[in-house]
Amino acid sequence: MGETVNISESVENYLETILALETDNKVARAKDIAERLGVQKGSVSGALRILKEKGLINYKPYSFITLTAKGKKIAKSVLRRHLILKDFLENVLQISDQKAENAACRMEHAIDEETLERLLAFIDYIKTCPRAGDNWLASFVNYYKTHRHDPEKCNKCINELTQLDLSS
Amino acid sequence: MGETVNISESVENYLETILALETDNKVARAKDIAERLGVQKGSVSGALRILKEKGLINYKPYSFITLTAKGKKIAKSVLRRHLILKDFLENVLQISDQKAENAACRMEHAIDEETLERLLAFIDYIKTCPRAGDNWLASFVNYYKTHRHDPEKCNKCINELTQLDLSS
DNA sequence: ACATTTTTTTAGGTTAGCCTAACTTTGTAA
DNA sequence: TTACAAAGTTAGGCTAACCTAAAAAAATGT
Repeated sequence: MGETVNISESVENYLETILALETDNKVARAKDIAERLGVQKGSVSGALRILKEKGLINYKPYSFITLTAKGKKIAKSVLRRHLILKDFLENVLQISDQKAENAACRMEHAIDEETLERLLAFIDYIKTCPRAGDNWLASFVNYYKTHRHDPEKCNKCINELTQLDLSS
Repeated sequence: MGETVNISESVENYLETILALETDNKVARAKDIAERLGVQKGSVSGALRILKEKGLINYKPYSFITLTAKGKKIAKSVLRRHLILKDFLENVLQISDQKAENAACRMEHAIDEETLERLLAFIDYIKTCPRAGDNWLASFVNYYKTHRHDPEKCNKCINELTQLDLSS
């Protein structure tokens, strides 16, 4: 079995940040990592030593930083969790962009694989099923904004629906 | 402003556990806390001292433990987050009981107030709107199990729906 | 080429949260 | 009541993650 590396939240954040910097700036520098993570540069040096020990980054002191294959795999997994969560928060729960971003940052470390995949399926389902799409979401938005709901209207609707074969 | 106490994940877990023990056993004992949290009893002693310093529990060495009003308020908030998340995982995403329980344990520390309330509204909406209820969920279950979906059927359905006033 | 600025590292310190092992207190049963 | 078991505390240690300040290396402008 591929030796698991014991990834802390902190390590996940470093890897995610390095991946983002590689993408944005071609190369990751300690200073930029410190800036994005909101930690001191001294802390970054320590963290880089550990990431290197864990085989997650290529790194020699005073040189630039790149992810190893192993590191990139983890970084991408974290990023994927982030993006899926953000998608759900923004496009299903209708949380604002910035708040969804922040919430995704916190939750990405706590969500497990199975939940994530199920969430992804859920989002896809809503997006590809017209019945659960725009119209349906607009109705949800009205619901949480007004805290009111008229089941009568739903019933009128559902009665029509039961005439059809809805198992899709 | 009511002085905020800086609540770590660990502290949240202690409070949540103490509340559960109060509920289950009338009273919380250090041994049971250790057992439920999977830590050593020595660790519990240290944690209890800190919880007391923070004004979250009533506690004298060698005596039983109760939550203060402040502690109970936080414990209940954590429990509420747990229950709402579990409800969503189990009844919307259809994750199994045990896995939903574990996932909720991890995520309850990461979710923010706004997201939680929105999630609650979402669950309520699904539960109280027949159109988004059982039938709809069954269709989602089929979707994630088969990874297939027939938008044609949806379209047939949505065409009927647009004849009605669906804003509910 | 050299001085200055920027970046990075090093060294030493703090805190939270856990551990173990040894000791103390409490409760119970003979 | 005394002696033992169970529960709780204390003391000392460890690690992860952060901090600051100062030293070292690299990059830059003239």
